[in-house]
Amino acid sequence: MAQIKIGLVEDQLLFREGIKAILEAHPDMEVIFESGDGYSVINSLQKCTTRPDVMLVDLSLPADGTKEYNGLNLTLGLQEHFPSIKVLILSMHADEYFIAQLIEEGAQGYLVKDSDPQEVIDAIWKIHTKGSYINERTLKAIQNKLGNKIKGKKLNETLTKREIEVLKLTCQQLTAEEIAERLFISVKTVNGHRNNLLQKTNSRNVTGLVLYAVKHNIVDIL
Amino acid sequence: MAQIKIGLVEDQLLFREGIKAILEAHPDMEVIFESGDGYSVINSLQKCTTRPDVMLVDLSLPADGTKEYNGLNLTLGLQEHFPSIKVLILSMHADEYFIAQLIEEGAQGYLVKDSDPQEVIDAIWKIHTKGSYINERTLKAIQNKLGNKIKGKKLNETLTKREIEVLKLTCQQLTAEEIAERLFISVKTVNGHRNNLLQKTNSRNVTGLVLYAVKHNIVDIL
DNA sequence: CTTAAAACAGGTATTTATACTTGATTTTAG
DNA sequence: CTAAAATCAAGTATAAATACCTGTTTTAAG
Repeated sequence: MAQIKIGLVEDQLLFREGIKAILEAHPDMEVIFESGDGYSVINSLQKCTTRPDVMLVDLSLPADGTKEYNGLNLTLGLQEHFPSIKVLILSMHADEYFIAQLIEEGAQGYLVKDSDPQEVIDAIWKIHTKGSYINERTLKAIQNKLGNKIKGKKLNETLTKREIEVLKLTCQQLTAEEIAERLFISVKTVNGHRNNLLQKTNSRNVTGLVLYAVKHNIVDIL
Repeated sequence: MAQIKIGLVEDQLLFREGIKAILEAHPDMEVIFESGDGYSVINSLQKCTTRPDVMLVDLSLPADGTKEYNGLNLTLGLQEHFPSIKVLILSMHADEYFIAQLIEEGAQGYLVKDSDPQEVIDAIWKIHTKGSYINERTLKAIQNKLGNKIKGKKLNETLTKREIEVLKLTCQQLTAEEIAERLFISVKTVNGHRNNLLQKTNSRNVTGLVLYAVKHNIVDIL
């Protein structure tokens, strides 16, 4: 069989180069595409003559000012423009919410960043030959989500635009009053959104909201 | 000159293996020691016959239940037990506070994880031959800290044990009252500590505290 | 096009966090 | 070993966040 052509989308250069070194040690794998951000990927790929078979995508890609562009968005975009490219998500955490959603949105696999290098090789191989790679963790996450849907528990509801706005501003240490001014709504409304956020994220107070935002890459730390 | 013997302390296996692959591509570098946590390093090294010349240490190492053991602690321990080993810190963020403190505590260099692989190679080489590696970012951090000391602005005061305890419990979404119960002190005292935390971290509210804790690896996300 | 559901906006009462002080105890430096 | 400084503890008054509820607008499905 021919070499597997691999694309890497990962902002941490050192990490990206590291994976590249690991992959290229295998004679049947070749890294033919690299990017440090998500938003330029689709465009760049359209200009390429040869396209990757498998894309390794970091879930927590940095956002540029105007557009959110994390691994989830990129997965959607790739699915739309290049449905033949398989996507393997790499993530910092085993985030059940995102795992299930990513698979739903078209990713073919999910791995945490502290996986064994051999597991990455295996995953790429299986995705390329069998079309997908699901490990126990991923399976569990999907089952959990399905389970909750059936139970109607809605453990991981999706946040609305407004809620995300409020959450982001909250993470900038603004008070409800200040957020109200910025969004031209009443303080009471802001608190309403915050209450919904608390419920949806299963948090007790702003602390939980901030941690949620950090975990889900809704805000950038630093 | 003989090969440079390198030790790696990094919890993310994939990242560790990646760096290893990059380093071992250089004929004059050899990885002779690896660890996924901080607390076992000193012990393991004492049993080794050959010890690394340079140790690459991840700043944000996971804590085991009883003891904190991040890159800072490990640097101190290495400095004490094996003063001849040079320490190069790898960190997620360019954290000015920690950069300065780490250099103070005995680290010979500091790099962010999105550095160019060549910079890591250079840094290791310079640390081994010249004894230290300071890039612009690190220098700036040190200057800032010194500058602030002179100005008396105390931008980055060190937190006390009690304050860190309160901060950690705060990050677990406990209210001041609950923290008071756990620590067997008054709610008023807890709030006192929180106020000191707000000042020392230049935060406006708990949001700032949580973000500070995340940035400084005082709490683990996930 | 209508209708149900979701999202948004706003309100009141209560709980919790923050600002600002003060005194006791423990550390640190000379 | 003492003096100064840092830390810990606690108090009052005020500002902000949270719990719970209601009506309006926007979206999506039939």
